[in-house]
Amino acid sequence: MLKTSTLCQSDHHHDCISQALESAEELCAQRGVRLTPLRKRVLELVWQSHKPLGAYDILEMLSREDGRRAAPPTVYRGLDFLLENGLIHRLASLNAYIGCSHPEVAHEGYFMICKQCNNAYELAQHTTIDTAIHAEAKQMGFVVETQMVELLGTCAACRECA
Amino acid sequence: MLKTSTLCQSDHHHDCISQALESAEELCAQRGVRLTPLRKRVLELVWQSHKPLGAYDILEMLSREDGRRAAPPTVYRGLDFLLENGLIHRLASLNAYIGCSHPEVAHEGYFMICKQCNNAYELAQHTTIDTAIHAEAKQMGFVVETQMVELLGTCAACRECA
DNA sequence: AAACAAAGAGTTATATAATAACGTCTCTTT
DNA sequence: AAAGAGACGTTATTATATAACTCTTTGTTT
Repeated sequence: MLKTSTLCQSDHHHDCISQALESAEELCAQRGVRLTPLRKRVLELVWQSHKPLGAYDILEMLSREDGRRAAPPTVYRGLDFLLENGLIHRLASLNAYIGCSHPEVAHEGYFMICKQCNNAYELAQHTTIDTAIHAEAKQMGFVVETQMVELLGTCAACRECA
Repeated sequence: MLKTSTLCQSDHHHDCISQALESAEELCAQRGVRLTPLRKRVLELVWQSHKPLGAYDILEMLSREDGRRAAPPTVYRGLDFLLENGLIHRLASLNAYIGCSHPEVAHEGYFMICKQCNNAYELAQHTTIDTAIHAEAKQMGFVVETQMVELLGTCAACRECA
């Protein structure tokens, strides 16, 4: 099947979404937790953009789909479930949520967030950053439970366009 | 002068506060910006605890001092000024603010935040973390402008007490 | 199948964090 | 004195998140 360059990205997105939903189904089944229609829909909405989405953005999309006005707890419950199961990450610097690229393994999300295009790139784990953080923590006698590493700047693509 | 162990910490705090205020005065003078009474008071309040403070906590303290009710912009203007001049840091994971230990040099704040005692420890700069982050970023062609590194866990002191 | 318990989700209200917009006062510069 | 800038007071509003209560669905026990 031929793809034009303009279609390429939406196809890429489409693949991302369906893959993400599929593995979410699998993971939830394995863990014995329920990926209900609402939770699945929230996950799908989050994945429809590679850009971090605010809870109220998701709320609006849900409301439009349904015709009626959804209330905040509806979305936050969905997000909480997805966060607990590692299917999405929360970006504290943006108060926004983004799909997790490898939810199979529990991990902290390290992100590079482009100020221009708003895309958030999740770094792979077991990087030198992780090692460095734990070395520093050990030196201070600090036991790390949760990490927040968010780098704001300009991505390669946006720098080329400039 | 003798110090009991219970007094020790408040004396330590007192030193921190006066040192911080003094160097803030100097820095502002050097830079030709005004450390007005309000700004100085906000900085003092932030320094009175080694724990991160929320904007509305500061607002309450200000209100009590003055007798009358202060409004949010009052505090946020103070905080914005102090942030711009590197005199405090903002902790995105807590929506809270904390005094900067070395405001002479512009830098990103790396923090370890203890869940038990709520203290936030700022790491020194030019650490391996910084190097690791820039190496990763370079590899991705990403230019980092702002960093947020906040580690939640348990500090050495709290682990000993447990 | 009936009864029960627990999870999920709707709904209303509220808490928490931050900003917008406008007015006033004071100081400096002209 | 008039004009402009900076700092701050004040009112209102926006943005983000949670509490508390209800009802329904689902799954389990009897």
